Amino acid sequence: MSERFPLYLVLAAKLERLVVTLAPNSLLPTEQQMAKRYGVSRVTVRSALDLLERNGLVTRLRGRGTTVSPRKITRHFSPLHSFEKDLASQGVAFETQIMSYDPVAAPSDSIRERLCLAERETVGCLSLVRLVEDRIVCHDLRHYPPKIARQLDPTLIERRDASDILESLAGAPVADVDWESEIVSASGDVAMALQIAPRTLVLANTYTWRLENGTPVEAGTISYRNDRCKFRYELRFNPDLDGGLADSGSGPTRMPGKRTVKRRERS
Amino acid sequence: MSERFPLYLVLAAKLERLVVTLAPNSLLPTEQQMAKRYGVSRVTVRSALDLLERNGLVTRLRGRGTTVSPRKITRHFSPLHSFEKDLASQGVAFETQIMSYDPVAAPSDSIRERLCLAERETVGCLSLVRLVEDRIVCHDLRHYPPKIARQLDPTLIERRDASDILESLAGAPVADVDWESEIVSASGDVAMALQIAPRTLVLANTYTWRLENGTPVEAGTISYRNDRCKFRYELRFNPDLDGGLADSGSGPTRMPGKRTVKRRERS
DNA sequence: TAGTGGTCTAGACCACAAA
DNA sequence: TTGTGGTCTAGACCACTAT
Repeated sequence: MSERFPLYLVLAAKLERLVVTLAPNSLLPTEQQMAKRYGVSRVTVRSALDLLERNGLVTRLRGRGTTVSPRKITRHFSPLHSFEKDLASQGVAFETQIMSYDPVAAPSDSIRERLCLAERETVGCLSLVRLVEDRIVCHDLRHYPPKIARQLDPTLIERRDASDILESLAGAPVADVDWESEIVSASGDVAMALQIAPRTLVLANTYTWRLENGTPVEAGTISYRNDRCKFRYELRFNPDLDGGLADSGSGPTRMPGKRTVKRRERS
Repeated sequence: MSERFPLYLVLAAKLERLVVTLAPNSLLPTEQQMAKRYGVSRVTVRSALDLLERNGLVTRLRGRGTTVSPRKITRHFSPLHSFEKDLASQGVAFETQIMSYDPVAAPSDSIRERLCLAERETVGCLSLVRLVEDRIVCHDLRHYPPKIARQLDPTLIERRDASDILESLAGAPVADVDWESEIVSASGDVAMALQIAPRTLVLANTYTWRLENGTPVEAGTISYRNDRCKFRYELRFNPDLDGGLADSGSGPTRMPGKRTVKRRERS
């Protein structure tokens, strides 16, 4: 039965059973030792560990070894909270590290549009990472319109809630948030900030904050490591309000009546 | 500059530039040919193609070769629509294939609780996949309380919107949806249904549908392939309503003042 | 300096799709 | 039957961590 499975999957299952019994940050045997112990090549061991690493079960570091990862943190996106308030409400300690701040950066077209800026205007560009138990979990790339950018002291953000600082600078409460979430391939910059390989999939949240009068005061993207974070979107809704699920209309797009099972795409 | 990058990443970038210029379903050179053409081993070619495959750019099939993938479909989760209505509104054709239906299955504890069932009651258990352009994009595992399970004709679901069928069986409109989204490792069953390797990360939506009087009429989990689907959650909200972003309180959890950059976790 | 994981190689066998 | 991608091996060199 289990003979039909590739070695690296069988090994991954064995290693997972081992890993879940160990304390976080425990050091696992070296890849060489595993290869010898399980009677497979080191490449096969690595294939198995790759899977566990992508799933956030183990952390590998060249020169040190492979360790059992701490549990993933959970990021609750609804009701919508800032990162700071979400983790604080769970009692999870975190740290913020500013990577760079450029008060007069040239904005991308997307940022310029979202901040409603003129052709030549610059933005404040803040790059930071959040760490839980000394492990990077997400990267923020935040952009501010010129008026706010000039006043901003980026080091404050390492110690205070970013939205609070923004509100004191803007002199009015943040009244509205546009917000959009997508799983994408990490760009080179984001991958470097998150210390993951380029093209790793991350969860990217793109947002714009506005004051009550509609003035945008911040726009940015927050990228989360899938191997260190879980995500929750909880919605409870009444379909009568927007006609979401109820009423059928003419039904879904009809398909030609192919009822036979298609060719398999994969073994 | 680019000499510092591993070969497989450089190659992945080259292949991506090639792939994006080709029509969907174009056949790429074989791994052997690429290895020869780019002067690397086949293992290195495979490392690069693994990345592109996980990102949904190429599809590989043993015996056939490597082809350029069609574009990802986009699943809009807010405002909340059924799969059928979401894709129909985008003009994207899809097909539904029932994999199995057991009208008297034993429910898991989670399902029994969500459907408010007694200890010994059974459920209707429906397993299906959705295909776009003959490619599986998601898998539904749906559970119905006994009264509805007895009446349900699963083959209808291949041709009609599932929520419409449910409403006609229940005799009342679906009035409320509990809904939760999470990125998880695919279990063996789900991986097999989606034709992906076990432990591949998928987006799993867990939901419960209820009538106006609170009676649950369906509970289940829908798992989406990350390499074939993009996802959108769009929210626009007023923080005054739930105190989400506004008002600071006592601030976030304070961290001990470590200001130095931590040891790198990865090169 | 010793030992780790990260990368890369050449070669092999297999299951599967297509002709 | 041919050729594909999927898996696996043994061996090598390198960059990095820890000592």
